[in-house]
Amino acid sequence: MKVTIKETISRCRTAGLRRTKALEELLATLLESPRPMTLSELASSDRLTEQCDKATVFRLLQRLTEHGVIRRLGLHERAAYFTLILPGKHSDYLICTSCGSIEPIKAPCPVHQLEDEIREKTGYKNLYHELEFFGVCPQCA
Amino acid sequence: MKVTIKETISRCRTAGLRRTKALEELLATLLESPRPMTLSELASSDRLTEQCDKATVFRLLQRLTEHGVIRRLGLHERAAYFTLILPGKHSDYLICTSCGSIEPIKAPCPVHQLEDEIREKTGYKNLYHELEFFGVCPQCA
DNA sequence: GTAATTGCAAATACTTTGCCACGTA
DNA sequence: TACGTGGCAAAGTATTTGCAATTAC
Repeated sequence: MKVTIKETISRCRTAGLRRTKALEELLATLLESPRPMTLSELASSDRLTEQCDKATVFRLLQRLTEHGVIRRLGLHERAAYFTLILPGKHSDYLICTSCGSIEPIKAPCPVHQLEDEIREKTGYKNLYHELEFFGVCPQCA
Repeated sequence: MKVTIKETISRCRTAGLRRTKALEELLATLLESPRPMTLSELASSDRLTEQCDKATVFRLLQRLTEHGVIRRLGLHERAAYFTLILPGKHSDYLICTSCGSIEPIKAPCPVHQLEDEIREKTGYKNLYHELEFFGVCPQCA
């Protein structure tokens, strides 16, 4: 069953957000998108470009993220991280969304098999993955 | 067995890079770091802050990434992505590092069990994960 | 009516580039 | 010597905030 705009808006209302045109169009855009979108993409999308300012989209995204309606992928500390590639070694990370601490995960990575399948099925070259777990660490909680 | 600075430098030499003080200090810093570091962290780290300019660190990171000595995590298109959280649905992504295309992966996510283990063992709250596969898509290759 | 939301403009933050000097091979 | 590399300064791109005006409830 497909998630409707109506349902999604009502989740927002429950969270205490006001029902504005900008909110509706933003949610509709994200619902229709098969993939995650950036702030810029959203702000310049058909539905939103005429509708509202980029700052508004930014603040909406911010609020929706806080209320757990949407999720921000990839960049959590606004800067890219670099790590040495150690031959034969691979690390996944556990990151605290509150204090920003990052620690490598010791457990064996469960993704390699899927990675092999993807390599075969899609024909992508130089395939690798990133796996990050996010949550609030005991100190912050 | 621990990876040494010597080995790492020699990987760089093989890749055609020159052995400079800045390169050595950058590699040493990354080798000593238990976790990935940002450009700013690196540029202002003990070993590098006196050693060289931020632009130099940037260009070193760029070269090392091109030559496969280090990897850039998280932000690949320099902007954060947003996606709706659909209850009961979770998606992992396959991203082309060349053209930037993003597509959801249909296969079942192999990470949930590990996620449960981490939740129990570490006591992190609101745990979730992001899994992304990066590679060069057939069109770009 | 009141507090949340918005637009516009300006401020930050982080990244990236130009240009010339310098150092490694 | 030649070309990769470095420093400094400036430009580029994305995010974030201040404040007054507006709008949902």
